[in-house]
Amino acid sequence: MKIATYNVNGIRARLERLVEWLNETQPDVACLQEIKCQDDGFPIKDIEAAGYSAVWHGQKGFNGVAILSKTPITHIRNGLDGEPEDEHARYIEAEVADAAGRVVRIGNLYLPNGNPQPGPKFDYKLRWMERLRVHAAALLALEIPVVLCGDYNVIPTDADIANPAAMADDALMQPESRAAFRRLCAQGWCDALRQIHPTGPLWTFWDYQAGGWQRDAGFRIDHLLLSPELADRLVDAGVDKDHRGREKASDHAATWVKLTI
DNA sequence: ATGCCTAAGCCCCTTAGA
Repeated sequence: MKIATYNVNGIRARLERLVEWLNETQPDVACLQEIKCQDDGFPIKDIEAAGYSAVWHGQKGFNGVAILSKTPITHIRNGLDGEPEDEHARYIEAEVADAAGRVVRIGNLYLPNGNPQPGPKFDYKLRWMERLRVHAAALLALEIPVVLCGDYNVIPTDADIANPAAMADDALMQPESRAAFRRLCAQGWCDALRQIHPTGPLWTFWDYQAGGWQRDAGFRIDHLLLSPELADRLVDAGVDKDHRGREKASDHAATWVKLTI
């Protein structure tokens, strides 16, 4: 079973590339972030034509998340608890079944960027991470197979960025952001990409600006965390880097895991 | 110290991204 996470940076602007990626890489489940469309603007017809069912949680102009699945999908929830006035569409959760009929819970998140820091946007990021920590603990307590994946907007260590000095003041690699991510992982989640590729460059994002892609000056912010019930089923993980170099590509690359049935 | 690009809405400039 292959599960992928992909910040598409605008699903309407990216539709042709997205369908092409689905056809070429055939994920069983695809978690999308930054769909940047309202619920009634989600291109469900094109997604279904590509062979997927979907649940989505959108908003006008920015943010927005969706989960695509080759098999029927059950919507569980939108959003995280703890801040009712927060209207950002950044979290969606669903259940799918693997080929053996076993249920897998999928949590798909688009964590706030947090720039500039310090400031209210960074405060919001840290509050959101705390809300995520609380929900993630509840998911672990279920003792079921869970993938908690998405655009975390956290560069976990200096090994996860080509040029740490250039981003030293960025919200993505502040000590508070990293500590919150470590605290989450320490609950018992497995960082699947680093489990399979413990060392070396492993980028999932290359900035459009300053020739980031051409210089391979990227970083790793898209993560797939596995609950213990899934961690021992992890057989492979990777990044679909090739698609990042194509015309009209997102600034992120899709990141995926393969799990045994 | 700043802009570098890109997408989308408020649509030819601004906001947001990372």
